[in-house]
Amino acid sequence: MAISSRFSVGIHILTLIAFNKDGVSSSDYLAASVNTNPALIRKITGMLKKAGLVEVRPGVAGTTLARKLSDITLLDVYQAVDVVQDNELFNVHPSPSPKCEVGRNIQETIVPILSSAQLALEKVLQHVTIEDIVKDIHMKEGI
Amino acid sequence: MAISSRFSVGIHILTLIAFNKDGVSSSDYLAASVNTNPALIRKITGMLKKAGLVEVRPGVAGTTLARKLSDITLLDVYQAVDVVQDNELFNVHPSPSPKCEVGRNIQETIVPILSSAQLALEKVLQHVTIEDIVKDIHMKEGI
DNA sequence: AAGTCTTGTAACGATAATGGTTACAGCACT
DNA sequence: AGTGCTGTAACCATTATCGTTACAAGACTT
Repeated sequence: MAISSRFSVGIHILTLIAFNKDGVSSSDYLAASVNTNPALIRKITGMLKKAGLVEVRPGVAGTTLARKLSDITLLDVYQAVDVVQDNELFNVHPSPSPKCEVGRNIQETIVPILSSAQLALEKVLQHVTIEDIVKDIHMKEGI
Repeated sequence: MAISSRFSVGIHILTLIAFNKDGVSSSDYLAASVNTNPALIRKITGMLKKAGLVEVRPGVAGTTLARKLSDITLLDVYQAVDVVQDNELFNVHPSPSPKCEVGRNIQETIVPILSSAQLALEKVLQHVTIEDIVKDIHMKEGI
């Protein structure tokens, strides 16, 4: 199955907060741009907060960035929104037969390969920051 | 969510067929090593067949490899078992607001980044063949 | 030709995650 | 006190997975 859109929503939220740095980024405001429900936005900002990417406080309107734009990578967001639990992107079929040469070795053999594939993906995400996203949109808008 | 275990089962099946090249790899036989149901194995061998990786025929016991071990990459298996539909690993939140600078550009901005991350993952899978898996298990078994 | 074994598939259920929604408690500010 | 916001719990519809049963259809043996 595909990786949850929470990830893309998280990126959207952070980018929008950066654009709206002179305004108040309430969950209503963010939800309007993402085109979803404010409660869903609050769930995700809650995750971003737990990961130390943003600051939000109960009762106080608006979410703000907790770090510089250039210090938030897409990998940070990816991990913050729990898009892959236990950090295991690949689901390996459990308990193969120990009586079989292949069965008793297959997991140990493929897990490192799958991990390195996952790592390759994460490395790409690690090298893109929210600042890059913001700059790209600036360019597209001709700002 | 995690990537379906169909992928790891597919690898297991192909590896086991290679090991069992003097025997008959029926769905019962394969299911015993994978530790699952024969019907599930037949579903997956059906997918592998459609992708041209194996040969199976109704009524005839056993699945055989359609290519050399060194000509089957993990990417072939990954794509064969439809683990990611539409080839879109990342699910991007649909229909952001076109009224917002961020909303109307975010998709166009992040989709290429997510694609390149996906591509990095696939590249790793492309460089490992079933032959590599077989050799590794031979080594582990001291053969 | 009958019988047996196998594959191919349809159908169903249990489980889990997602995305959306409602509702409301609790906090902060006016 | 009143208003507005966040944090969260609860619930639902939808979807995919994995497992399982059941059976039709093909292939081979005797």
